[in-house]
Amino acid sequence: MESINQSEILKALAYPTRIEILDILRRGEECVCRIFPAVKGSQPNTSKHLAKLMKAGILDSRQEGTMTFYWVKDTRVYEILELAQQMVEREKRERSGAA
Amino acid sequence: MESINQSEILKALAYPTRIEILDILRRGEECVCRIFPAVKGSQPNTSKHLAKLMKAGILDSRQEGTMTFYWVKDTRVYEILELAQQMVEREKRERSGAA
DNA sequence: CCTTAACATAACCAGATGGTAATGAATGCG
DNA sequence: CGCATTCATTACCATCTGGTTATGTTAAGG
Repeated sequence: MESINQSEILKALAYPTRIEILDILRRGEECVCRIFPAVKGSQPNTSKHLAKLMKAGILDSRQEGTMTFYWVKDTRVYEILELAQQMVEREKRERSGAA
Repeated sequence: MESINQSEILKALAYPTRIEILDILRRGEECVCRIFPAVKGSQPNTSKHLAKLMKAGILDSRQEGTMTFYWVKDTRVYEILELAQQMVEREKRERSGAA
């Protein structure tokens, strides 16, 4: 019954592999058997990352036979990632330009 | 010269005390001597959080006498926090409602 | 049934993170 | 100058995090 807060969600997003996972899930649901090769990680490690994204309420999942399919429950995560990317690019411009 | 990336920015945001700091800075710059009592933290600890936000390119600072003033360099952080908050509220509704 | 496939979980470890207490450095003031 | 103020930094410690390897667990197939 422990509910989620702002920082839990951001913590879940704040890791390169998990951002990669979310990029893979942009087009829709995917099974673990296709996710972990795509992120070049081990199966157990990828499962742990998926579990973290689940606990943060970012993903949902369903079973189909022996496979588990995951998908993004709230597409606002992509807006967050987009804003973070814009901030990175702003930083880049700032470093090369003035200041 | 190490440039910042998406996950570094999100990591910097993903902690309650630092979110509090950003809330305090919504109205504009503030000195450390006013920030650390406001977040009910120690001075050294608050300085470390401020340093982390600086390294992520989220804050900027200036000296004035013995005081250091910090402010938010890129207001997109507030959009990110707002989206995260919306996700929290969505989760809450989902838990009390269906599912 | 027994095996295989797909996935989750546990056990373990190295490194990162956040806290405190102590110290250093810069500025302002009597 | 001597001292206080403001802040950053260091040293140290407990906890969290992410990785691997090993081990369940569940469903399908022969």
